[in-house]
Order: sequence, then structure tokens, then C-alpha cells
Amino acid sequence: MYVVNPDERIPLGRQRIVATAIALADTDGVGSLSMRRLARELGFEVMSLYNHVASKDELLSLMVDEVAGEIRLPEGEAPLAAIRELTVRTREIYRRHPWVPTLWLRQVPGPNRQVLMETQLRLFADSGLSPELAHHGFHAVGNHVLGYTLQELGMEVAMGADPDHVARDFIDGLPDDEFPHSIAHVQQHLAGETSSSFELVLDLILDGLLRLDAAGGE
Amino acid sequence: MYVVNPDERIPLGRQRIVATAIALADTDGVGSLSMRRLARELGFEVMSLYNHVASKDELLSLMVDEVAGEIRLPEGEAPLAAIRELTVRTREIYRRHPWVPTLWLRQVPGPNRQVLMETQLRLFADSGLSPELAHHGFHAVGNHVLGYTLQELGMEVAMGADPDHVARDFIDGLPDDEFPHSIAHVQQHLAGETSSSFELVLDLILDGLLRLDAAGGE
DNA sequence: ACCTGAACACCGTTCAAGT
DNA sequence: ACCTGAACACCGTTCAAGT
Repeated sequence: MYVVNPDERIPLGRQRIVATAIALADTDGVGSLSMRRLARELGFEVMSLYNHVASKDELLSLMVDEVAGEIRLPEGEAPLAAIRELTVRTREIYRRHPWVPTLWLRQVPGPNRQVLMETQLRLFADSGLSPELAHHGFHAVGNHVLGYTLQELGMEVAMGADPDHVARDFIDGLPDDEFPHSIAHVQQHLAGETSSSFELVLDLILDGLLRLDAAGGE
Repeated sequence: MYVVNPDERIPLGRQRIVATAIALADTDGVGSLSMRRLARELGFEVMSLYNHVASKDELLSLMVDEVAGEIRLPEGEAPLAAIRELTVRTREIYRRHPWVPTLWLRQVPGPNRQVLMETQLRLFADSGLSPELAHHGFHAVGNHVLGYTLQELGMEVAMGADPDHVARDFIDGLPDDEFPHSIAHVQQHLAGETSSSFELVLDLILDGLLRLDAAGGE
């Protein structure tokens, strides 16, 4: 028989801190991620975190880059098909970590995102598009996946647990004779009549780039 | 001669609170907008604000809707031209109030946004597009202007005052032989070689919708 | 009706002290 | 090297008290 060492608890460390922070943000939202809460979750005091992480802002950067690393890079596909695939995967990862899209912009890219960005740009460079259209295409696709997911999640995440309830309240608050189109639109969503337009618009952008290139390069 | 009434100060009121809050967010960012700071700015105590506004969240909603009211609605144009015009104006307003795009999503639409949304949907309904494409088009255009502006501003606003400086630090931190495309891309931005792709992609989306409609409705 | 002071339960972070 | 307690300068908001 021996006395239990009170310090048998798993030691802290960037990796574990970041992982726990991500899990916490996934379940309760970034809004409720505080250094104090995170420390409690880990079984340490707040200030212990600062031995591994310079600030909350650095922690957020590390979290975003960790998630960026989850996006599997395509291989062996034709450039435009690979771009499409990569974009669809990005959306999946965004949806898995709904707090990421907002932070994505505010943080300077870390190593994983740097690789991701380089891959995207290389694919555009190899796509056959003119350099200028490749440049615009890179932004167009990035904006699409970001804007689309934000819109999609903004409604779900920030508006509380039940988007349907919010949507219903919203249309109930509208005088039906003045806002017929709004009401019809929201009802289409509630009825699940319309499929997601994410891939439709993505293809529309990619096809449009090709068409512009063909028109400009004749 | 008379004693100056200490209560000659302009009384509070939703309108004035919201206006001051917007001005404060415009100049210093939403990050530094606190109820306490706002009260100080207005010359009142914090708790006075709560006589006019239920919570900080309500205040943010009011601010967003006030800004939504700044977007001038088009009139007398053909539907698709009006949609285009409205989208360009939305981007201008977003740029004038860089804190708006992020909040836009988290808040349930107030009266001004309700009118804006109804207008957009009516224009799409009148555009001749099939109901389904009109539905998708509404989202596509909204996502584009939101995602594009967020990307554009995310870099400028959140990364500190000098985006060029950040960009330079970014490429300096990259091993040049491994990230040639990233470096080239950022350099294109720094050199101002590429014009904004906002309208280019917007047209690409609008044209693509028309083309899809023509193909589907033959 | 509108304003306010004290108080509560939170934040992120500094700094000096422990082992 | 890593952990911690006390302290600082902040938050949003409740509630009872003033006019």
C-alpha cells in the first residue's frame, strides 16, 4: 500500500490544452470558452495555462490551425476536381466545428493553414485558368465556403438550439400581407423543400471561371 | 445670473444610445464597445442605459438594424439589375461599418432588415428565374456579399491597423521554397496588381443562374 | 419615468512566490 | 520547469433606492 501521489494527474501541455479547448468550443460554443473554465475542465488553476500558451488569442489561433489540419488534402485528381473536393471537405470541417468560420478570419494563418492555402493556390495555378482568373477564383471559392457556412451556422448556432422555433417566431412576427415573399421563403426552409445550394453555387462559380477564361483567351 | 442646471445634458433615449454605439463601434471596433464605456461616452452611469435597452444583445440588434436601414433600396430597374445594385450597395454599407457583417448573422432580423429581405426576394421572384433558382439565388448573392466582405475586412480590421505589415510578416515567416504560390499571391495583393473580384464573381453568379434557368426550362 | 450606487458573478492577465 | 494565490482592471446585469 502506498500513498496516492496527488500529482498523478496528467500534466498540462499545449496539445492537451488545445484539444480540450476545441472540445469545449464544439459542445458549448466559443462564447463559453474562458481560460478559467478551460482550466477547471483540465483540473488546474487558470494561471497554469499561461505556462503553455502566451494568451487566449494565441490559444484561439492554435485551435483554428489544429482544425485546419483536419481538412484532408486531395491527391491525384484533376486540379478543378481537386479544388471542388477540397472545398466540400472544408465545409464539412466548418460544420463539425461551428465556431471556426468566424475565427478563421481574425487569426493569422498557422502552419496547417499555410499548407492548405499553398495547396489551393497550386491547384488553381495548375488548372489552366489565366493567372488573373486563378487569383480571383481562389478568393471566390474561399468566400463562398466561408460565407455559405457562416450563414448556415449563424442561424443554427447563435440563434439558440432550435432554429425552427426561431424561424416560426420570425414569420409569426411579420404582417403576412406585407411580407409574402419572406414568409414563403422561410416556409420553404421549414418544409425542407429546397436542398442546399452550396454545391450548386460552387459549380456555378467554377463553371463561370472556365467560361470567362475561354472567352478571354480566344 | 442663474445657477446652471446640472441636468441640462441631453437626455438619453434609444435613438441616441444606438447612434453613439454605432459611432463607437465604427471608430474603435465592436470589441471595445462596452456598456460602461458607452455610458461614459454619453455622460451617464452604466445602469441608465438599461432604462432604454433591455440588454447589450438588444442594443447590438438595434445597431445592426439601424445600419440595415442605411442600405438604399433600388427602384425602377429591371429585377436582376436591381439585385446587382442592391448587392453592391450592401457591400458599401458593410465596408462603412466593418463590425456589421459578423453581427448580421447572430441577430434576428429587425424591421429594416425585414424590408430589405422582402425586397430582395421580390426582385428574385420577378426576375423570371424558376422558383427554385430564385431561392438559391437569394442565398448565393447574400452569401457572396457577406463572405467577400468578411474576408476583405477580417484581414483589415482584426489584424491590426496595418494589413500590409501583417501580410509582409506573413510571407517573411514562410520558407520561400515551399510556399511559392502563397508568396506570389500575397505579393500580388501588396502590389495592388489585382482588382477586387467582388463584382466579377457577383456577375458570374447572376449569369450562371440565368444560364441554369435557360438550360432547365427549355 | 428615469437615473444611480452597491453588489454579484464573471472576465484576461501581471507578478511574485512556491516546488 | 511548471504550478499557484492574490491582485488589478475590466465585464454585463440585478436590485433596491433615490428623484
